[in-house]
Amino acid sequence: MDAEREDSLEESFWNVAGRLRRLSRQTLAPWNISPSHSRAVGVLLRHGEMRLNELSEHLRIAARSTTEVVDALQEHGLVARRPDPADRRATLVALTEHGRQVATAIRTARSEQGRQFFEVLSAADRAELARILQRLGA
Amino acid sequence: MDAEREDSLEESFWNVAGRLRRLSRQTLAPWNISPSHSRAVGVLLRHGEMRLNELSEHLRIAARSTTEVVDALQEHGLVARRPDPADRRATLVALTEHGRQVATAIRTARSEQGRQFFEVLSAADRAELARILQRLGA
DNA sequence: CAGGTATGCTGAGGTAACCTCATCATGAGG
DNA sequence: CCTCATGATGAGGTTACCTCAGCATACCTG
Repeated sequence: MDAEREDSLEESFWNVAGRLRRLSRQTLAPWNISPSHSRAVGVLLRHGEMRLNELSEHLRIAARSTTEVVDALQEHGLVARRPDPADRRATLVALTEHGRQVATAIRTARSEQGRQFFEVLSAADRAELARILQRLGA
Repeated sequence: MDAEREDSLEESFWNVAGRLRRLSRQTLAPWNISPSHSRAVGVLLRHGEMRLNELSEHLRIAARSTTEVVDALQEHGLVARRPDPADRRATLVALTEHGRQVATAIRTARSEQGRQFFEVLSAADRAELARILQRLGA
């Protein structure tokens, strides 16, 4: 029932990652959207309309997989495709008005969720953690 | 091509998690074993023979899924099943001799990999990180 | 000790989130 | 033009999970 004893840094890290992942799942529940779809709308909210290709790079997934993600989001009315006027091979994706609202709400909820999760730390510890993670993420 | 700009703690955290995950994949490559299978042999190395049931709890997955993991490990000759003498419904799983060797080698490699990953930090920062992660993992 | 309930495993079948490879249209350079 | 590169997608596969049913065995209770 309980988790493994964690001793190494890496194990502690994955332990925290698991807690954070479960929390995120709960946060997303009200919108009935999967983590991977939420990542996609997040990118579109941040960067605006872009080619599928470009979206793949932001999400670090294969172009073919991006097609599927966009298909699903389109079915849910969150995004719309249109041909790229500058290149007739390419397709642009953008959030619909509904998609923009959902994406904004999710961003707010997730940011609040993150705030709460890290609230058990002192401000100093949060700063330390941010600094250390920056270093490890390079 | 590059990742998203990370600003919040949570985003930095996932960024590091991604790097660590990619590194782990490389570390496991020589044994041609999947992450989930490696977790299972890790548990068996640590705790020894146990019921499938118990293994499920350690891995935090459904019992049915454990059956599949054990099937695969058995096909690869890494584990063996035997009936539980104390309960004829239950089945015990244990590492084979080969499995024990592989599990040990993997543990060593992963520990070395973790050491290298966190080596960019000073000893003091590693201690800080360990302390903070403990706190977040509670 | 019969009768019902709980437990341990597994068959059947499903899902999410990825992947590669092949194909087709279009674009760009020599 | 002709070749090669690029953008999207169809077809089909993989990993790592899941639930639900069913069967055998164990345990409890009257």
